[in-house]
Amino acid sequence: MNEEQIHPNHDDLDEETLFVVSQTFKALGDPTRIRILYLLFNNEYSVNEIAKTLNLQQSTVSHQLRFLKNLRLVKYRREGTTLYYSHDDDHVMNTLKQTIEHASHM
Amino acid sequence: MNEEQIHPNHDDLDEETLFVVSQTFKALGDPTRIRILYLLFNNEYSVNEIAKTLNLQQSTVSHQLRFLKNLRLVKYRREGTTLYYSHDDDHVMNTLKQTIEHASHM
DNA sequence: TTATTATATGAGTAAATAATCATATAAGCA
DNA sequence: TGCTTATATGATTATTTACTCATATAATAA
Repeated sequence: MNEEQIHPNHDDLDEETLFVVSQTFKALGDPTRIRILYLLFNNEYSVNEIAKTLNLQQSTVSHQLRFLKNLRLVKYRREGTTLYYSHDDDHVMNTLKQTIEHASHM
Repeated sequence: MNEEQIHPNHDDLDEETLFVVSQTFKALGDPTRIRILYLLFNNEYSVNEIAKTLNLQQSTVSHQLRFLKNLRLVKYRREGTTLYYSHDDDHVMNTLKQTIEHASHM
């Protein structure tokens, strides 16, 4: 047990929490990723469906999905050659939803 | 009245909302800004107090406070030559608090 | 097997970002 | 007025980021 755990410093955050929190918000800090996650609110979509719907290149979508996948914000299931992506973090999706609603009526 | 307003596209967000939401999350996506906002949860602090407490340069803190001020996430009051900064957006502070709590017990 | 379709990935690039240094501004006091 | 303290700001730099293009991989069907 280290100092930090015995006498938690309430003025500052521990490094790990800081990293996780900043990574999470970084994921939500990009318009393209927001649009992708927003699309995945209710349904699952293939990479190509996302690209067509949002008018993005397949490559762009794939790169961003990998980013979101690494943070476990999305998951996918395979059907033949098609991968259907869906959201995988309720807390983050709720945070996004609330902030969108808050921003919408301003 | 344009197309968008007559037939809102529920698959995508309007540009303004997208901008506000992404800017908000961008603000929370940097460790230094998170630490500053975390410090301002309960108290107001001067620029120098923030710098000393978080072990940052005065200039760094001042730059980040300007960033947060532009987004109206913080405000300040003057006392002589000293500026006391405090948080100014309850919704964002709540979002930050919830995500920190969520990340802490993981 | 070869062709086709869907997706992933690596390299390259332009733009955005965060920190630092040096300096400017602004308020208060002697 | 000049001096001190607190803060802001502009320029520079190193790093990160998001996209694009070209190509690789993977699954399926003919």
